Amino acid sequence: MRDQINGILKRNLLSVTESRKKILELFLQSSGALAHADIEKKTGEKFDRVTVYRTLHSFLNKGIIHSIPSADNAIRYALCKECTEENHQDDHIHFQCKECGNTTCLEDVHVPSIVLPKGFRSERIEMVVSGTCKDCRPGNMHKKAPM
Amino acid sequence: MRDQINGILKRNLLSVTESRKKILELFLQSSGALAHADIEKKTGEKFDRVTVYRTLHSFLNKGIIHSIPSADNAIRYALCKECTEENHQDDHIHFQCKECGNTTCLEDVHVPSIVLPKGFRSERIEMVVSGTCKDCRPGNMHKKAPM
DNA sequence: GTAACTGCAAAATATTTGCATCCTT
DNA sequence: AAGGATGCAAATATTTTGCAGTTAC
Repeated sequence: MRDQINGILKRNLLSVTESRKKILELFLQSSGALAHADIEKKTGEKFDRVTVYRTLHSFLNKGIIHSIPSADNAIRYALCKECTEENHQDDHIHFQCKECGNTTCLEDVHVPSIVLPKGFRSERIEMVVSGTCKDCRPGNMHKKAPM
Repeated sequence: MRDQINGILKRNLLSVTESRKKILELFLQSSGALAHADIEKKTGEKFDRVTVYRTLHSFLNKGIIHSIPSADNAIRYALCKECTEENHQDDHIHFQCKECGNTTCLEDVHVPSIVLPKGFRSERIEMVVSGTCKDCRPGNMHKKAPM
């Protein structure tokens, strides 16, 4: 894990600092996407709020994480598996559970191709499905709190 | 138009006030979705900022408009064609143009059905495509500014 | 007339910027 | 040593809340 974190940072020409290591670790450990507020909580407010903003921005610029749009004014971020600075390849679906609040990347479900009206050119597609996730399905005994 | 606006408000048990009429008129005239800031600009700041927030909230509650998620922290709203208070039927794709900034509902392009992993139950799907719209396509001479 | 809506003030929250200091390389 | 990153203070922006006055019905 330590090596993986250092690797990601160095590969992206970011200096290896406490806040970056810790926040990147959070993303690696987390099963789902994280909003700014989540990160503040999970670091125990160890870092200045501004540092968290700046860290997220630089991760976003480098393509280490991607943002997941939402209609609730709480943008969430998740690790990019195959993104680079030039090319965001987030061709997967995001799932937002209304029960536990978790947002996860469904890496295996690919965004279907669609036919746009004449004249439109598509560059990027975001698909966010909301509903109930497998851990919150009624009758599921493995229910667990959001991480 | 006047009749249509009154009709929508009365049907939804909202009293017919200046701000509601004006903001609803904006949506009816607008080719695309509107963010809070757009509405303030287009009304010439005629109404208090708080009134705009409250008007948007009540329209949203009544199902008169729906929100369009985005990754840029600027939630946009668009008229619902077939939504009711209980059932938001926004089964269409939203298109966000990177050139003119307009966000439009592609009413004719329906969200394709997808197969989720076992255990997931889908309630609502949001699909936002970004790229270049037909009016901003290179070589298109009918280019026009965002409304 | 009454309930609902608006505008103003202010609080609460979220985000950005400048700068001096500290840390990584 | 030099450049970049951090923390603090403060500016700016966004959203919510309370309340008194106004408007719709």
